[in-house]
Amino acid sequence: MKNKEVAKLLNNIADLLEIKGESVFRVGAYRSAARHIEGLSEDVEILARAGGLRSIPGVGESLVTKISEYLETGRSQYLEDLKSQFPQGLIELLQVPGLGPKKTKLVYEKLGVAGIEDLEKAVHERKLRDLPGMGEKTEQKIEKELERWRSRTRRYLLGEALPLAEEIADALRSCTAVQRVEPSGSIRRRKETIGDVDILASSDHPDEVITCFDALPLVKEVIAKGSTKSSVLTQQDIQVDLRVVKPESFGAALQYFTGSKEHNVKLRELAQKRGLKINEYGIFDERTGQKVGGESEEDIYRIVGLAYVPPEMREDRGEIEAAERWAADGTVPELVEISDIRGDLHVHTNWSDGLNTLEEMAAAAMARGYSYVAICDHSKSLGVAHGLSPERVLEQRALIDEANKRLAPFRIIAGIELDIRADGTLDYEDELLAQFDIVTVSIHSAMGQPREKMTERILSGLRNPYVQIFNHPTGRIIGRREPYEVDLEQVFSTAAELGVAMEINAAPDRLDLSDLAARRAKDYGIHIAINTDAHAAWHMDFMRYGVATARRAWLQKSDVLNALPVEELVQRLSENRARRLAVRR
DNA sequence: GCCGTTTTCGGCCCGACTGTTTTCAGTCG
Repeated sequence: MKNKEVAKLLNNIADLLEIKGESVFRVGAYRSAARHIEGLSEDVEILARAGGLRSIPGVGESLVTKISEYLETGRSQYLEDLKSQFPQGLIELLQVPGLGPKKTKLVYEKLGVAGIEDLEKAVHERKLRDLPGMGEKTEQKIEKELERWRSRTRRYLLGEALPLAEEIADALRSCTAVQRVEPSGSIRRRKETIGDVDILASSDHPDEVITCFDALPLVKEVIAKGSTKSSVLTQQDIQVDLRVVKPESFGAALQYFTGSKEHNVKLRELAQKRGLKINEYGIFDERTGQKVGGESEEDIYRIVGLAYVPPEMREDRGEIEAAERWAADGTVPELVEISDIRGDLHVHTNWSDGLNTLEEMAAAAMARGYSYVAICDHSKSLGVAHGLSPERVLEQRALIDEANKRLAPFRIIAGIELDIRADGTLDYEDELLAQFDIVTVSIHSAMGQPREKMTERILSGLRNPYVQIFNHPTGRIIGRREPYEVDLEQVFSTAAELGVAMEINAAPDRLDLSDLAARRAKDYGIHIAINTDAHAAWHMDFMRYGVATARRAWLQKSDVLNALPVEELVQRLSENRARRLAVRR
């Protein structure tokens, strides 16, 4: 899958064209195509072979040629030519806040600044302030940004940023001038990583809200403040932006500040076609200039003629077009919600590398309103995690049976997280696997295998008739470990055929499958299990991040395996097993 | 560079803020 690579190619071209001073629309065309290709659920290479590049929105004749050239030869003459005109470091300079294409070009041409280090030197020597259009303030701002740029390369996990945003929102609600507060931006869309935290508030006295915000104990430093907005750094150096609007504009502002930018652009274009104008203050009739809505977010979508689009879908991945159809035929799909989840199908206990006992994990599941939990400890080959020998796992099984007698109607499902070994064989014999209510499989070793070997390894694991769920299918750890090389399309198509479910692992640093991959899995008709992989009771709270990812993948309740009531779940699992065993005989 | 129930040419989302200017360009979200 070279989608990311192609997107990067186009973005690189866009960066250089920008510095070159090309039309913003031409630059925008490259970026728009890049975004669409990155968001594509199918493989761009396969699409290219089928002659279907033209069908990608934003890709016209010229880009088809450039993309095809890149896919065939691994390079682009056009990009090479551009690169030869400018030093590589200029692209890096664009990343510094406050430095756009124009200023980057300026410092390059006037001062020979060709990268971050040159820029630091020029700032240090106070050379920037004498350039046309720049001054002392600009130089100081860049100096400060450079310092921050050095330390701030990482994005934060949703699992870190969302609790922080909620804490701040709660704190602001106790400020008397505040009417409403909502986290907005990418947090509200539940993106897997977050650059900075955006909070929206409504009030008739914005200045009081700003004062209240700047005085919060978790604020370390106020970076910028105006009459309706303020940016601060928290003690952990996360940037938080607060924006305060009038109550009558709250809905429009919430829509606007939730984004994504691409979603909003598309929404506004559509509005414009219908004689309407949307901004953060409301929605207006373009002819009369009269405001026709804006107090609630629902207003905006309804007046433009769309069904309401949940924040998690707002990524310009076809949701606007879909919302148009939904509004027309009244069939708005309801995305899965946390309240739909009936149990967690992947948790650990202290029998392997978990912290809590079996009973404690069951109690934690009950406390969350679940009617079942599947205990899936590690199998024997995962030595580092005290993987269970066949004898021990049978011992645990007996204990589970006993506990179930006491806990009914709550149900502990006896499961296992079984390693698919490097050669594609499974860690237990079939006779043992037959003892489990649910068998889930994972890759925990030899993650560097080449793509074909890894794919074949996974497929052979999935083909075992006892296997029901494939855990964290790509093995990524956000920010730390890339997904292993695997042909997901083949995995999905085999899984669909066999009736094996895929996991969305809800651990905030995994979220694996990702939103895009899960949406692709749904296209194949695959069931998704949203599991926390809890190694401690409190980890079961990660479920919300898994559900968020599922919603970003457009999943509905009916797509989610653990939204089933316990009887239906157990029946489905045993029917699937029986069917597959029958085929094998 | 893309795109089209107003267009195959002439558009392309919208507003705020900052710093530099003296009416605006650049940047950002």
